[in-house]
Amino acid sequence: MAYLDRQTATHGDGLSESARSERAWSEFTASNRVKRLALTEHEAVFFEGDRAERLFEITDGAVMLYKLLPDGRRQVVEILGEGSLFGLQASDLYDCSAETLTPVRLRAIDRHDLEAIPDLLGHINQCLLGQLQTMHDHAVLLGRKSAFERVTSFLMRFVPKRGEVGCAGPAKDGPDEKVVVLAMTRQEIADYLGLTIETVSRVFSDLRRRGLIAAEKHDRVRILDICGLCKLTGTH
Amino acid sequence: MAYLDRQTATHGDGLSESARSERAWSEFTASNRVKRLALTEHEAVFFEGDRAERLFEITDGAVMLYKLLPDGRRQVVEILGEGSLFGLQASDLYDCSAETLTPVRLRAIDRHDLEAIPDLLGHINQCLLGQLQTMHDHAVLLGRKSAFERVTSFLMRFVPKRGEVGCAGPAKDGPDEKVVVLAMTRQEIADYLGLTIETVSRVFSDLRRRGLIAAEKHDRVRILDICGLCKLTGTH
DNA sequence: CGCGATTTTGATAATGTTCAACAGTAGTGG
DNA sequence: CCACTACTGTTGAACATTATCAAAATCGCG
Repeated sequence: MAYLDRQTATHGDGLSESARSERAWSEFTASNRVKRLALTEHEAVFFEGDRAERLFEITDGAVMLYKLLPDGRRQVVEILGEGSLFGLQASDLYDCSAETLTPVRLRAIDRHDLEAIPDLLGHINQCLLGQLQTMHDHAVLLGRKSAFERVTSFLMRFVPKRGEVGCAGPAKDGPDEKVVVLAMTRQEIADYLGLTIETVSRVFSDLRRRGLIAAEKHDRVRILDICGLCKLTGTH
Repeated sequence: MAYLDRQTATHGDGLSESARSERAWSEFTASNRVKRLALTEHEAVFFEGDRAERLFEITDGAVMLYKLLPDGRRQVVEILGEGSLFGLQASDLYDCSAETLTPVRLRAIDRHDLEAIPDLLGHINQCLLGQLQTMHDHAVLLGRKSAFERVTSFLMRFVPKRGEVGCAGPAKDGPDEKVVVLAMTRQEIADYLGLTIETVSRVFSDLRRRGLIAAEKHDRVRILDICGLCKLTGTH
């Protein structure tokens, strides 16, 4: 199952993105200009400022992109799951660093080889549009949402088909639950949400006290009332 | 002169973007499937949720994209200048609203006509990459910067060639000045920076007291010490 | 000049941060 | 298996920054 169901589900126009991607990459894979690599969790893929010679597609797992300020403040700018592209730049240097969150399998391709395969362009476009739209939502979160809304919005990311435009609501029968694997430390979550670890921790505790979530492990949460959580995101 | 020099200057790989754009649009313009429109300031181009049937390129002027939360909170997610594209969506609805900041000239094209002109794809890609990179920087601003850093970063956006990687520094002779036209109300600036109008106003006043800027008009500022301002952005 | 709108300034309140202590968890080695 | 350690996460109290509310000042314009 994809790390971020929502992320990969957003773009859709008839043909599924993964199918489009496969078709686009196929001739490439054959030409063995595509390198495959496997990384464990919390491994760096590249650093901000490195020469951007390759771009990557996530075959499996999750990757975060982050930027650092000179005094050490960090902002995680994107969290990417299966099917997402990263490392493609407008300039010739990476504008942010990339690090795995989980064990990850990647396909890498030299940026110069890109021009040879115009087929990929459409797929890349679709990917970038999805990422841009996600960034818009994230800007709203960072610029206008409270700590509570940020954390609950973050949790709702992991619940596919809920909190979207035409949300079906909870199933009539049975509880409105889901177990969610965050695969991120408190520090990473805080840096993604523009908060401190303490604030993130406090919100989690509060949600637990209110009976909206239950802790399975530190990075594993059981959401007990998806609808209730959704109402706290500020989006609805 | 472009509204946002920085914005349009970022992407560059040999051929200038405006030249690439011209070439890409040329056959299109001829086919008169391109509609041109001119708008005055503070006119809506489209609203979030409208069917995304057309995309736009800014020939001249500036446009902002924003999103609203149901309780009325607003986040301006992008500010776009000459040469920028907007209105292209992954899904079939606009994910945010678009409004002009200045008088604007646009080229509009039906999204279905896009597929007919693969030439445009490369240009669109380059545009999207630039926008995504700008969003990364903006996420850092929203997630990790203080009110002071946000406002000073905002002002530095309008000073081309300064505050970049290889900043030349001030010219040896003469003052390190520049008059900047914001073309935005305090409310718009606040909504872009994730602050309130009062906080924005206070920071401006403080910068004035410190002798870093001088007010020409409300939306017109003379930066008196570009280097000094740059040091307050948190980026350097 | 005078009206309405925007901006600025001031006082107070709220939210989130910081700093510090404590608790839980996993990993290591006797 | 348990004690020890290091790390991550939690909780509390004081503090800082920014928001909120209210009022005054300024600007644009007829």
